[in-house]
Amino acid sequence: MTRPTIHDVARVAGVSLSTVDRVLNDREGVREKTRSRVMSAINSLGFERNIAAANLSRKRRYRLCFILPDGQNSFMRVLEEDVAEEAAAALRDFTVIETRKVPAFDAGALAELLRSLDPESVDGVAMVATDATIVRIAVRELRARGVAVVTLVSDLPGSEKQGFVGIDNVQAGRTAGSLLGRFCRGRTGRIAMVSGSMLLRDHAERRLGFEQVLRSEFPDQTIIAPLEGLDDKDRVRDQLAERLAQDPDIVGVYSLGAGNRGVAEALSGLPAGRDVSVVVHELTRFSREALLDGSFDAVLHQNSRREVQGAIELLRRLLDGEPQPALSEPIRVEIYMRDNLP
Amino acid sequence: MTRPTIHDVARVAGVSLSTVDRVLNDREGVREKTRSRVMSAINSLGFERNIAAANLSRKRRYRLCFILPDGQNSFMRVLEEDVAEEAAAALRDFTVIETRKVPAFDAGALAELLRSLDPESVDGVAMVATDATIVRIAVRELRARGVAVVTLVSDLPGSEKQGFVGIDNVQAGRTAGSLLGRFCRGRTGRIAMVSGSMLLRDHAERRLGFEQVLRSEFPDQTIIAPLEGLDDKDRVRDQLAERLAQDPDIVGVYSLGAGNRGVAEALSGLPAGRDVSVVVHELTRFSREALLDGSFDAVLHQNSRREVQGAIELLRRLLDGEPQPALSEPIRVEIYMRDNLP
DNA sequence: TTGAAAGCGCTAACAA
DNA sequence: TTGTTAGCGCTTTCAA
Repeated sequence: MTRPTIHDVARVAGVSLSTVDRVLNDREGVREKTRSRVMSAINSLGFERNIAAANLSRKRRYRLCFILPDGQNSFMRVLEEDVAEEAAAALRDFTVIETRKVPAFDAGALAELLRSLDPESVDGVAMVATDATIVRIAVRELRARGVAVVTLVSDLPGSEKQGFVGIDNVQAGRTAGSLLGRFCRGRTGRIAMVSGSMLLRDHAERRLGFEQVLRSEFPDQTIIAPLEGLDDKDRVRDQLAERLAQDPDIVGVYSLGAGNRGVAEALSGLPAGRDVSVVVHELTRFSREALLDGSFDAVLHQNSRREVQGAIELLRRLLDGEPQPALSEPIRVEIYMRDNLP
Repeated sequence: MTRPTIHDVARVAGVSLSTVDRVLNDREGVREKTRSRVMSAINSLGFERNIAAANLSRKRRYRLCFILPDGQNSFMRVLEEDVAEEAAAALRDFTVIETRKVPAFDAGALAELLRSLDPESVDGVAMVATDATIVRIAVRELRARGVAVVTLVSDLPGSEKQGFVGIDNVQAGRTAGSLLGRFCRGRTGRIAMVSGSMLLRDHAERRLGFEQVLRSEFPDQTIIAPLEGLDDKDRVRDQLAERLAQDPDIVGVYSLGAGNRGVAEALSGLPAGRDVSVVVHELTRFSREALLDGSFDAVLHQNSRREVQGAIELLRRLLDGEPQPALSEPIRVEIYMRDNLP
């Protein structure tokens, strides 16, 4: 009933504790014969090392740096809070987390920050990436200096990052299409899309998925060219309100970036009889209220808390030397409606 | 940068390690004056005890027992697998998990099993409850013997269980109503409900939530009296097929229990032009396929793996002496459609 | 009412 | 190439 320890392994193999330790940690200087003796002792006893004891002994500390975009985007501010809370919790696991902010969508600033990172004080980095070559280069240099790097929420394909923690945005767009298509069934007309900017990778991917599904599954609906609201509430409101007024056949709206307030305001100006189904992204205080009062029909969400936890987990496992760590469970595209709000 | 330890606390308070330990663990035999001296040292240093080290030292072991219903219900069989897998993982945290099965819906058998549990060999119990007074009494007795008890998936309100890990089934029903109502908009008609048995608490709650939403938000739709398929595929198929044939106005089906195969088979017999929207419960290999091929429109799901993890976490915290531990995150009613399948 | 010392399972010098 | 020994932060005898 009591688990075997390295003492047991050492006894059975007829060697000392240090030799067992060497074998366990793949250290140099063990004869092949000895190693196999130890290995068979391990197997026959079913030994599994006690990680807590190992960490206690080794006084391992993980120093992580989270890099987030600055600015008003409320999803990012929630993410920042999540990082702060998880940082407090992570302290108990000997993990120290520092948060740095860079101007949003400023690849130069991000690259510069990455370049300034000192491996003497940082073991691993989790970053919300801005998609640019200069950032890829900075990532490569950082890796060369021995720092682990993963991307968070927004990926950097083609870089030397060792992992990505976030949702599949094409899938998110497809899900939005699937929902909105069904919601608008029986009311053939036009569907409006509101994006931040098609220059953003995430937004482009969501649009792609959305159009795929709508075209193939709900061909009766017409998609109109996306409005680019630059994630700015007022711009989104003005553009969408104008479009809704011009085009009485719009029966559905998919907002795939920030600017939910603008969407809600534009809709609130509609005449009483007009019925428009709405799907947006990110569950916040605001979108939650909008679900409850019926302004929005569904909200697609990514669990930013779990994303932060995932990034921490991934970095720790990279630093522990695991070659290709993967998240135990992927981050999912969650669907919220008024009635399954958490 | 390095965390304070009990050594630091002892030094600052001018006492020995054992005294600090006594204060930390609320043990007898410390003068009030000494205790307060230690407390202020703890506070001024911001000391937080290293739980891993404490557990290592005390060689704590948690012996848990999971009680699940026996039988063919595929959700329960998945749950059983999850328990087995988490049990293997929990071993590393000094947690030994034993699984016991009792005949489904047999309150007497469950109560008897609870009564047979020996506090000498079990510290905590997680059970899928059957709702009956005899079970409540057995729970009280078990608690009196010093065993921690939580309910899993199916709750036992009014008992002395110390927690519940599962979804809110009224909320699940409401969510189904909200989805199906929207899916069927523009096709006013009748909505059929398929349940296992209205004697089951979970099913009754789901029905309640479903009807609430449909009546208040989609009053044009008529709900027909629920079919009781007893979670049996063939029964479900026959009953539903007959109903669909009789009533060409049925535009939506909500299946709130097991028997998804029966639902799919009944639907597959429908003439080509007929369009029925379908919402069911529990994501399995089968319901997944049905989403992909379009037979089902949405599947409501509870993450049984996380439920098991939650129950383990809750029990451990109860055994650690936390008075009212709560799950860090509630178990959610998840919505899956073809495009956000994990 | 307090303290000293041994030890939990593992790692990391240092010696041999 | 292998072994000895002193901790990591905390708990737990046993003595004082």
